[in-house]
Amino acid sequence: MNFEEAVERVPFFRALDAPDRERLRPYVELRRLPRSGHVWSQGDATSAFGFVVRGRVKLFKTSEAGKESIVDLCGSGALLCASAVSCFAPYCCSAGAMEDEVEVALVPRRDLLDLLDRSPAAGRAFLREVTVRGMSLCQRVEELSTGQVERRIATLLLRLADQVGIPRRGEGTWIPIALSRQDLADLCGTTIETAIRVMTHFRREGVVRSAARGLVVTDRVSLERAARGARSD
Amino acid sequence: MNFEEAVERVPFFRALDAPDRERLRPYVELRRLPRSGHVWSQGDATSAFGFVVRGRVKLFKTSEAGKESIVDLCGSGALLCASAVSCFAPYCCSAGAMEDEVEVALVPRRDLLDLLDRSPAAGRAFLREVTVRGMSLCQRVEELSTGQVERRIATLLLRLADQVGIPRRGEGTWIPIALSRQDLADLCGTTIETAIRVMTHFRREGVVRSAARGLVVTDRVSLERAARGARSD
DNA sequence: CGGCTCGTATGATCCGTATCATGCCTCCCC
DNA sequence: GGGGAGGCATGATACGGATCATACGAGCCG
Repeated sequence: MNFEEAVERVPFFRALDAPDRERLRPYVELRRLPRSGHVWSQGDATSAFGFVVRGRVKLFKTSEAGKESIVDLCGSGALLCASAVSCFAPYCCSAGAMEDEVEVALVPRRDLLDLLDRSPAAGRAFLREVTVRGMSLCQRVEELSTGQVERRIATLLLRLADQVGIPRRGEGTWIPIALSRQDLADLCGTTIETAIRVMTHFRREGVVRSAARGLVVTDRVSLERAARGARSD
Repeated sequence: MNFEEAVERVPFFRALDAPDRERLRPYVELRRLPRSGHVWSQGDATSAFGFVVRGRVKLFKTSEAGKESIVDLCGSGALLCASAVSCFAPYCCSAGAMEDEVEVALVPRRDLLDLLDRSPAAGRAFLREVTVRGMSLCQRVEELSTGQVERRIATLLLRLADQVGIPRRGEGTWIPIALSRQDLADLCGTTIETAIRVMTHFRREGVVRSAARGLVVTDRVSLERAARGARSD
């Protein structure tokens, strides 16, 4: 993976004009991570903005008791938790690779902020990335507020299907994210056992199916019903 | 309330240099709201950025079933839910006044974005506002993920005490936000009855006390214990 | 004034889910 | 090959919290 490929995959880089891009190039560090490798950890001092170039990264917080809460999932092109970097605050959450072959691009804070000062186009593009993240978080807050675990998981799966789902001829929508039951639990604020039970239930009802590198939503209507909180039987 | 007073109270306006401020002035609309008046509602088309000038505003989402989830609370100076405005998307949540005498400043999207294009200083200041909001949401996601209601409420009260608390000679920290039990429930993803029971419990233990326009945290140590999930007896 | 609404409060009951325990499978490595 | 780690699965049990019902005080208004 080189800088040119990163530009193709990261909307913010693409939005820069050629001179800006060339000015930024020498400062961009591309880093490859193994599964569950950390881009950074909660509490680290911030020094660089991160963009996902390839693969999927989870942003998560770990409580004192060791419980992990996944704040959000970031796919290729996404800006990672820029808030803390912009504010010169320590990282408010950890960022970890959810699969092998993950690559991220790191841009030192100073160099990126300088660019934003010089280029209004870059400013617009960056603002766009930050605010997309903001809307996503707003959504997450609501998802987590709605009572029942089954509803929360159904809502989550629907959102993922809409955001990153890939239609599969005749059998539904493939969510190409390798989510373990533990990940689902951490995303929905529940325990692994409950997440397993809900997924087992969904599987038996023919609503979702495990697949290589992810899940397939096979019965979207039932999933929507579950997300509204209706009994499925 | 006039534009000068708004400048004093809104950090973003303060961060502008005099010429920028004067250019913006004709476009800023100041609006006064009664208690539970809406700045805008979820789903409305976005046209303006909003800043809280005085009082407190809640950002909330309402589900189809009518359940309200409070996404965040915004005090004076705060930028309201700019993500949707920046993205030209409909408002992702409603914004409503939590008390009487609330005032907000509205700046049409076009005029503010033009300013950001022209002025790097304005860009930096705006980015700061947006990202502060982002960190707050990140925090909220974690708060909502941690099991027990008592913990969630304790964590919330601690955060509010830290963010907006005012020390009171010898009797603790005053949180000057008129939070009804229903608000607490909506903030923590629970029901009003449970919120009442938890608050009753805290009151009996001498941990918090209702006060005029808000709450007083009288035993911070116990509250911290509850936030860690420890039994209080 | 009586009637209304709204916020707070409390009890009874039932269901959902956390918790603990156990088992199976696959993959990996000594 | 045996042993260990990690992911998935399922059962039993106890408890937290949702739900429904009721009540009381304060403020408002025709």
